[in-house]
Amino acid sequence: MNTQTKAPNLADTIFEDLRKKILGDHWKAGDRLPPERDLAIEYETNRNTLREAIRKLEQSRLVTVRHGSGARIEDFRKKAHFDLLGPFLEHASENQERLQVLRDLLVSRIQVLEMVMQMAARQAKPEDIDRLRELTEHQQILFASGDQVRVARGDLRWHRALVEAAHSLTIRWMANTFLDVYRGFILRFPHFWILHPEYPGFLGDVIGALRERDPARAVSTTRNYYQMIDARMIETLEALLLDFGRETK
Amino acid sequence: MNTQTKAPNLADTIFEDLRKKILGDHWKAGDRLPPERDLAIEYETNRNTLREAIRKLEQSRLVTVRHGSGARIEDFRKKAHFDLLGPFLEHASENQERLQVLRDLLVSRIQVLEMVMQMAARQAKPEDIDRLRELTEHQQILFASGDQVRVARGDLRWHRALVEAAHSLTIRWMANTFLDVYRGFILRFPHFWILHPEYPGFLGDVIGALRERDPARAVSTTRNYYQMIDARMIETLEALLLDFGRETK
DNA sequence: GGTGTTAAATTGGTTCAACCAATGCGGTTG
DNA sequence: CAACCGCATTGGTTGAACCAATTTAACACC
Repeated sequence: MNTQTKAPNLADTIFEDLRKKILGDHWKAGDRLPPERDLAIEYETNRNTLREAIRKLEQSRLVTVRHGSGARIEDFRKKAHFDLLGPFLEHASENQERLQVLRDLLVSRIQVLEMVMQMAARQAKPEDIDRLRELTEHQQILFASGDQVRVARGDLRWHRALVEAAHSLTIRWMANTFLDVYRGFILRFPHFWILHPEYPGFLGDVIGALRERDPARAVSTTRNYYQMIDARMIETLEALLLDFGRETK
Repeated sequence: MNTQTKAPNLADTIFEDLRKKILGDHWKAGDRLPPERDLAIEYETNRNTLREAIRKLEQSRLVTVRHGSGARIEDFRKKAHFDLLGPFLEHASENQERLQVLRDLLVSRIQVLEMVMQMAARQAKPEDIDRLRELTEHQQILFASGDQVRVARGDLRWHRALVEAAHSLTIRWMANTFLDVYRGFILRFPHFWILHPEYPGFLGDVIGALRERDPARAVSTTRNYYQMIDARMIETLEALLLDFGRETK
């Protein structure tokens, strides 16, 4: 297994640090970023390297650069795109807001999952079903062993396979954003993943619905299961985040 | 009206040109991008400026850069995120694929719209409703005048207001991607916008459902209207794109 | 002939220094 | 007070040099 984690270069490091500051409300929307020359000194580098970082910020719609005037912080709460979700959840300064975003995210996740399920039920080829069944059996065995971390990682693979089965570029691109957030979450907090007793049965039901090309059943099964999971997830997160907030204040 | 279209700099221009080539399958996934030094010569500029463009490509997940080895084209059909939708629709080399993506996109649009509607019905404040009613009246008047272009632009504003009314950061970020594509489309082909006789009535019904905080009705009204619109849209696009494809081959 | 080693070439990463060009500020002038 | 002008600030572009990771090719060895 070759997990090639690319060594980050200076520009990337600076980009991530600036992004962290912006998402953490270190600056207000409309504030000016310090001049390139000053930032270069602050990060102990040169203007060219620093500018590469700024270009990335610009591409993420976190700043708007104007010749002669400078770079201004954008109101990412209004202007940003979905890709910022992961970084925002990581760097948000207020747990209250983080929790609200997580609530919304879980609702959206169900919607997107339903979309994927529906498409997969219509488009999946036999080999997609086989692949999913193989992963499902693997998950069921892992589940029985109780190894939460490995089940969580397997669940990620299962979802990737499901997205593939939908055979839709649009859906894959939409799902990629979710899967990235999901992946970051699982790699960071694998023990958060909820080992619900109905998980193995749920996977089996879904596979059944997909094999019979029954979109309605695939969708309703998914909705029911995830509404249950999400309720519990929110409960856990609420306790954790609000406690954490209280401690640090 | 201050529409400040920022003068694009060299790095942006190069970025867009390279992105166009990648999305247009000028290179295959896995191919190597020419070396920075060569590209700099090709674009008649220097390495530093060119590297800014490459950073943006990297941020869009279109290439992966490795020290000593070079930049490789990623398989954007698998790896990209939703934001690439607009650029891809613009630069895709195959109309068949473009049409398929548009079909999927319209399905997704309905799903996301339903999500927004549901949230707006639950979260909208009186001033949001007022704003929407004001825009609705404006649209109904414009519609009566038959000015397709202005109705299309107004529809964009209406949707923005709707997204605001949902008061959800997650939803806004998700919608922003769609609105960007929608905006690009409307600004480019305003005459494509479908002046359906039921449009004014639809807007009125939605406002009614929102005022009564009736998510179910808001959602079903939306679904019905857009399924109708989308069917016609696909019909038009099919004729246009396939004809166009035939002509150019 | 195949194989492991090593040196050279290739290619991205970083730095420096200078100058161009748009913007903004403040003072001057009418 | 308003319009104008010039200077200071700030991003945009350029060219050259050197560092560092990777790849390639040559070579020695078995």
